[in-house]
Amino acid sequence: MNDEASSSVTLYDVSRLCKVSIATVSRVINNSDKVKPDTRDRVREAMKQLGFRPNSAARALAGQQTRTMGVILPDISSGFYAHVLKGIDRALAEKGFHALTMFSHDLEDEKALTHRILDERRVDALILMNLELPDSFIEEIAESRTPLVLLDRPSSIRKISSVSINNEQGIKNAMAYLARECGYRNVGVISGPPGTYDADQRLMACHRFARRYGLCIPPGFIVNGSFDHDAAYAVMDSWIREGKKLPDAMIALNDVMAIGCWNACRHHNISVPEELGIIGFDDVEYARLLGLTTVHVPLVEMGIKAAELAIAACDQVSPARMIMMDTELMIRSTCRRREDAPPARKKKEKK
Amino acid sequence: MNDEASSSVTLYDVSRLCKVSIATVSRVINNSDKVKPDTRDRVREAMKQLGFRPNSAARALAGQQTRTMGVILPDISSGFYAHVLKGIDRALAEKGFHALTMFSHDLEDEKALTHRILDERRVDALILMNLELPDSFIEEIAESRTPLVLLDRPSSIRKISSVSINNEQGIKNAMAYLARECGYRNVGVISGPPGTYDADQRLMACHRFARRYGLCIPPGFIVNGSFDHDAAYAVMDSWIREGKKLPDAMIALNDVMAIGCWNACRHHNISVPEELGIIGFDDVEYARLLGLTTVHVPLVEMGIKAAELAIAACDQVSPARMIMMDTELMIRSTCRRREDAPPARKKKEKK
DNA sequence: AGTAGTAATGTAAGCGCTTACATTATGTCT
DNA sequence: AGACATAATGTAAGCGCTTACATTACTACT
Repeated sequence: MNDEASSSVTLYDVSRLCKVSIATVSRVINNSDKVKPDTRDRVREAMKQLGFRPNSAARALAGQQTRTMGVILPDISSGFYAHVLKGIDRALAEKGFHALTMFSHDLEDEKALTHRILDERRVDALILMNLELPDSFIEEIAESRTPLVLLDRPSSIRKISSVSINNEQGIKNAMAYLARECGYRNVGVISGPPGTYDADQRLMACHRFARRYGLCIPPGFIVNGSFDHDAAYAVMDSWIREGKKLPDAMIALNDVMAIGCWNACRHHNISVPEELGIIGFDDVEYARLLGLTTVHVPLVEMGIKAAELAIAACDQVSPARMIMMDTELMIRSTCRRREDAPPARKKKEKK
Repeated sequence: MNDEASSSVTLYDVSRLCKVSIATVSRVINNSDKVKPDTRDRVREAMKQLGFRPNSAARALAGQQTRTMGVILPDISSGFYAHVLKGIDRALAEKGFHALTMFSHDLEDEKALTHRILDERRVDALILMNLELPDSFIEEIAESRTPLVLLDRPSSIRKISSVSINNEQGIKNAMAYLARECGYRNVGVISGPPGTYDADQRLMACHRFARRYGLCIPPGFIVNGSFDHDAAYAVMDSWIREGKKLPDAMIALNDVMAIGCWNACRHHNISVPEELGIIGFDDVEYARLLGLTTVHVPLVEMGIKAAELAIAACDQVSPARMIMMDTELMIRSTCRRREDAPPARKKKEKK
């Protein structure tokens, strides 16, 4: 295998070795068209012998496709995106595609990046994951010939596919669990920054399903965090200091804030889940380690779906699709049935 | 700006618009050579007007460089790699490069990926981060014309640059802290899988500096974890169950295992740091949230360095370099000065 | 055997750039 | 003003592929 060191072996070399035209070799590379099985094998053999690999730039130039997908993520270097990226990469690799990964610092940066990538024809499709991208921008680049897939941000634009989290379903399950299985009567909510897609959706769902399941959200116990640990800690801490009567449980709209709550409780010797139940959202890596009850978001699977949509979109023919991923409630140790609770309805206690 | 929608504007279009040859336009793109400032500006203007962006495939084909770096990471989709990747991307973006990111499932997969990327001439250089890559393989691909940068795995091969963690220094500081500031007398060690570069290095350093600082590692209290939470938990759990007399502190050779230890303690109501000190290594995202005392590894900076080395390596002339990154001790709340300890030497207690 | 019809292969024209080399414009010196 | 060096620009040959179209090799008929 691989006689020639690693200098460029070209189509032409292969064609000479087995005395066919470069067109034929090209055909067997793209294992398309009809090449006589006999010649095909001969060519394959020669390619192997010479260690031939098609030059990707030449293919891109001549064939108008790069077999590369652009992936633009916001600059939050967390495990969250790593998981999505892993899913994307896995699905791409399976189809012989690659991921050109970029992290954006801010919105302007992201826009510039996007335009550049698009104009330079570096990619066959683009996967964008940024909740804050304004519609106007999305519409603008939707004009481009390059197909787009939006992650965690459904779009109303027809041409654009998207993969997002079924926040409603996630909150619904969480609320149902808190009410029915744990017998909680009232829950506090720590939300994310208003205006963020996920935060707004989850918060709305909280209201809706709290009502549906007969949970009360006491006024004053619904606050906006900023999706980060310290803000949530501060809120919880101040409530405790002020001696407010806490609700039965807190639902934090992401795990980091849930842990912020929890840490504040720990600091004040409020025991979880005995005195206060805590439930998060996302199921980040360490949620399992800590035993945080939370709503699992299938990040890897979202990545896979996004990549599949992106690949499909390259055909131009397949219509855009909007996919919504269901979440899964991860019952761990930060919520527990209250002794004074009325008997659970329907489902039995799990685990 | 940007008259033509987004269909391909080529060099030729620009050249026609301002009545120069394509060579001249090419020259201003590469802002090299001497172009009369006057024409340069005219061409720039025309490019802007037409919304011209050079086609990356064509440039790669004609110019033999892709301005893309390959980045291959093992499949551990953790925040760890996300941070490194962020650093890489940041440094690349600054120089107008891109990252082609790939996750490998296993060793064979990684080898195949590497070869493919190299042969297809998709990248100008390759950044590899995988502790388990055998030397033979590294040597093999070192033959390739594509420069290589190894992350977290120093190489003895001359042509190859590397960026790695100064494990020695990290452990040294940790040990010094445990001995001098905390006054611990004996510490247990939970190591990683033997044979892994980082695990071996850190373990050796533990022995060396325990001795140097007069710490005792009691026999039986040095075990191999597998760098994961559950194994560390199990070890700690069994020690406690068996009623063994625990050392003053445990040093876990990464944070996940430190948390495993900690969780086992929590489960058995052993208070940290009062009854047992715990120190980790890595400073993963949640170490700060939890208050774990640990050794900070500058992941983003490692990524930046790696990217810089990779870019430098493209010049062919600049020699390979080996960089070692110093760590920083993050004193948080899982270690504390023992009451019965002898007075601290040298440094005063921090914070 | 001759001929149409199809399967297999070959020919050659790009894809949009870079760049060595050729050519022309500009300035400098006697 | 003419000769020459130098700066600025133009010309054209690729880079290694894909692919429409042309050509040739088969097969199966009458």
